[in-house]
Amino acid sequence: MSTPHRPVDPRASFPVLEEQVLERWRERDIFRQSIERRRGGPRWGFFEGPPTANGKPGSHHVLARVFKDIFPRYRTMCGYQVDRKGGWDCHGLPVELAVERELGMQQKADIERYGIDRFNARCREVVLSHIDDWTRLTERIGYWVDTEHAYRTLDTSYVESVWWALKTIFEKGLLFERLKVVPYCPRCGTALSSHELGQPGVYQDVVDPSAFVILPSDRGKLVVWTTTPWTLVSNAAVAVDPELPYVLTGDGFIVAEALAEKLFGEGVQIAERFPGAELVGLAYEPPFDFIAGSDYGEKGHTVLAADFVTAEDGTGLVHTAIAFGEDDFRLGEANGLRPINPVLPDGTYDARISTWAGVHVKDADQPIIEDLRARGKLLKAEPYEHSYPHCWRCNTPLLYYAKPSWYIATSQIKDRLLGANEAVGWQPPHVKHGRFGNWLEGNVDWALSRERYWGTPLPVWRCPAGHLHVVGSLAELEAVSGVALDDPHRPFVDDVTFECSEAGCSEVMKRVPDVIDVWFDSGSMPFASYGARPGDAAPAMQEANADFTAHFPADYICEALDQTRGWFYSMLAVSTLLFDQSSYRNVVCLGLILDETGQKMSKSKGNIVEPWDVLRTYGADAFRWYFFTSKYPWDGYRFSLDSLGEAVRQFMLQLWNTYGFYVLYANANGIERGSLALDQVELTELDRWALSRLNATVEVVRAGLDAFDATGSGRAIAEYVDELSNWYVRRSRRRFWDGEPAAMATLHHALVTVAKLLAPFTPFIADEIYENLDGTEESVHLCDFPVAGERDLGLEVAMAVARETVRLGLAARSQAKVKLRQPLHAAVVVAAGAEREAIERLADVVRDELNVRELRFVSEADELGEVEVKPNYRALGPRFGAQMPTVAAAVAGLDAGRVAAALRDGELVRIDVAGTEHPLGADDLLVSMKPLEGYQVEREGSHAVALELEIDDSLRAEGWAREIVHAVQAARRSAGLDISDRIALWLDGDEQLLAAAREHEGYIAGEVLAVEVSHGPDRAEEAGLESVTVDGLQLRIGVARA
RNA sequence: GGGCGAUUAGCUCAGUCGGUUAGAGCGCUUCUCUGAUAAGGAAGAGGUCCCAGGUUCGAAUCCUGGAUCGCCCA
Repeated sequence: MSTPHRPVDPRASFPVLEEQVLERWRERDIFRQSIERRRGGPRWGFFEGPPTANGKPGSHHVLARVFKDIFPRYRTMCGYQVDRKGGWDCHGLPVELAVERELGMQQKADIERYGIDRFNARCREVVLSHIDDWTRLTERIGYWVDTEHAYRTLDTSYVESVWWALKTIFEKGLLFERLKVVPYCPRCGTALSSHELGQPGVYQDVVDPSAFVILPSDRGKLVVWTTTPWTLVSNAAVAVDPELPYVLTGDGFIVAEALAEKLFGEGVQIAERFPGAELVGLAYEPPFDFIAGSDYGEKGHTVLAADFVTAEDGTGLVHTAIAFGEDDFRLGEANGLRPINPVLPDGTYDARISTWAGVHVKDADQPIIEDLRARGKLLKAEPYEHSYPHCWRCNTPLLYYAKPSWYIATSQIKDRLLGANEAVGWQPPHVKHGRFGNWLEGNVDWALSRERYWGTPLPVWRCPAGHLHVVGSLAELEAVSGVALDDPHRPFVDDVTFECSEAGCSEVMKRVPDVIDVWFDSGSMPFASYGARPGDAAPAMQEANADFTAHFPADYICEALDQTRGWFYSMLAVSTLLFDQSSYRNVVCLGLILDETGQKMSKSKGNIVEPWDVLRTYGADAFRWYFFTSKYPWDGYRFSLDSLGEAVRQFMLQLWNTYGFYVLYANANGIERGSLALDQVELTELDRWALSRLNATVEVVRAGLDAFDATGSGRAIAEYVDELSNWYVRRSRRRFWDGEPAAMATLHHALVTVAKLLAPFTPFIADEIYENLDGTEESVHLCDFPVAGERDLGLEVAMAVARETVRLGLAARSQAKVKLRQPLHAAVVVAAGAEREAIERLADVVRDELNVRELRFVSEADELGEVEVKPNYRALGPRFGAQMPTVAAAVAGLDAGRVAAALRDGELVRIDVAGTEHPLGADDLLVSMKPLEGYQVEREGSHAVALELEIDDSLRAEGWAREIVHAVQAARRSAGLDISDRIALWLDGDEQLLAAAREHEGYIAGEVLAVEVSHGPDRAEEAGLESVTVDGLQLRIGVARA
């Protein structure tokens, strides 16, 4: 392909450009092609964690989506087939809550009155409407994922796969029903999920009556403390910490030792002291006798050992009511105590609590306290302020309350979960055995069921005799019931009943009305996204099952850190339950996005950064680049539009200008796309350096992306672009003016390679650059990822030394206040051995940069000034240990000049430490230098550059000539001339300046493209006129297009 | 209350195996360079490396305790 390059607008708008690139991708169908091209290559798997399509996407979603994008793009360019199926999480409470609000519903019963069918239809509508927003954003940020064939958790095939999974788990004996303590709203008649507890305003600081209750026993009077006196009527046991010391007071009370003084005052008498273990098994007299101890079980109304007891507040003895607390319930379970719940669903006591039957439990707190006081069972009662949850709908205080719930016995496969996790690579690594590993260690059974409407229905049917039938597909349901359903959701599925098939039972089986936890939905995506039911050999299932097999497990998933207990867990758990392995091999955890002051972004604070604002202002590449390179993503971000602008200025504009520079001179010199080949030009040292550094960059970028480190890779690219722009191009300008092939070919190759390296990071600008510079493929995203070529390490090191020399030289100039345009005779460089060779090799570059005629070398710093000698702690520390201070003192006492000379000659220096002589070699001492009079010296460590500051007439004239060139260039620019316009130049003014101009006329004319130079007052009126001062001397300049 | 992470210049962040003078970018001041640049270069100002102990010849770095912030859980 051989066509001119499109001119590059240095002020191009990236957002506008990106829209054009997007259009090109659409026209050429690049995303699909990028995958098709790699068909047959090794697979590299990615699973999309489905976002909840509830509400519009925010900046944190952009973060997750660009990280989901970058590694699949990279792997694709490396030759892998990376299928990327999008997905949407459609079910769940957040959707229901939004619809409830929209419809103005006050309580759960309103939904049933409204009709579950209409309610669920509305939920479906709401979810589907948000998916459009998500799809638009997904495309705009350049996240390549197949949204056309995206899976949706509400689809029938998806639900059926989930049913298959539950049936399989049931058949393994791991699905069961039991009581669970849940926060329950007695007014709404429903349990609340943890999500509902997270709603704003749920936790409120309230004052409740707390009671210290006396429970007599053979050992003494146990004192228990509770903040929920209404639960005392169903006291079943008392919990103690067996390790904790307890005391029996002189008055016969038993409490934790640590709390005795707080409860009874400083003068309390201690009669006996013993560990909690001695109390375990002790029977006591319960506060009320509505329910007999034996009703709870053998250990009813006895003291039990527990791990949740503390001596922080209360008494160290904890009142336990099995049905009314999570800890209580677990303790009861461990000790074989039955949860007896004397509270009706409406929040009142049942007939068993004869005294208060029909009274709402919260209204019973005070009467119960009074009753205890009257019977002498109350030590004291006092108000207690604490944070307590309330129903988000009706503001009723919630009760913790045992209700039947369906579980998956994940605790039985805990070891398998831990084993599966061992095989997973975590980024950042500490999550694996930290947050996630600890969470697995403490695994409890998965509470699966929800008493809700918009979700995957629990496929469990039960007959009055308690027989169960778990249905694994709609076909199976039809087979047993004769009912063919299209939509597996409630309420349709609720109406399906069938006869129990259990031998001797012919009762009617009805569905358990619950739906399931949405996390089980999304955790099932590895197979459900294809509608697969692995192991189901039905011919209709073959394709879906093959799809599943081909894509399982994923090599990579990525979500925010809050998914450790969410999707990361449900993916691991579902997959381990069904297939005994993790469904992902690598996972990247992203941190949170905070605003610029470090506050969490929230709508109520108004500190949200809207993704579309960012995209309109800076574009998607800038957004992506910021996320990839500003920080390691798991540390979280302090995000603002300003911080993003910095990323644009620093990196993207620099790249864009370098690219624009190339195109400018390629076009000016008639160099067309595809006409340059590196192997047909004669490369200079600088060219070979640029290419070697490029190869080094390719190595770093590949290694980083292989290890899921986008940050290090991106920063390496930025560093290279900076070197390319601020060193390679700057040093090579003249070669570009002439369109020198080697320079053009080198920069071309470097830019095209950078475009390929950048393709996964900033896919838009990368494609734009590639398209205009090369365009062999229809898009950079169809190219192979660069492979590192050979490096010239010697040259890379040499250049680093040369650049350091230049840096020191420029600093010396700046210190001496000698302008760079003023040439100097010589720079004296301190360097020896390899360093000196390196600088000599690149002497032209150094001379030119420092504007000196000559480069001289001295091999040791002492030739330029006094030296200092310091101990090298790194070498001497291990050798001398505690004697180091003495060593340092001995070194300080040495004659630095002689030491330097001796070391240079390879001799050893001897020091005396505590009467023993020790030889020190060159590695043991650091020789540095002090500045010398007469030269302007800049030094750093053993390295130094000195400038000869004397300026003679010849140097001065040359300096003036350069000043004149500078002034003429400014005049050209202000006259609006094009960089390639030839001019007629006219000069007048101070005779000394004119003399210098005449002396260097050839140089000046060449630099400013003058075809004609004249002096004197003749042509004053015809040209663009400028008047300037050079070294206090007057000069007038006229330029005109020749 | 428990677990995990963070804390370095005004701001955003680096800081390798513990090595004695802790860096960069942005912003500020001064100078400079410019035939691509909104860029680049030089100098200057700017630090209780969160605090306190400990280990060590030597600690931003390792250990312990604490503070603050964030996340997750209870």
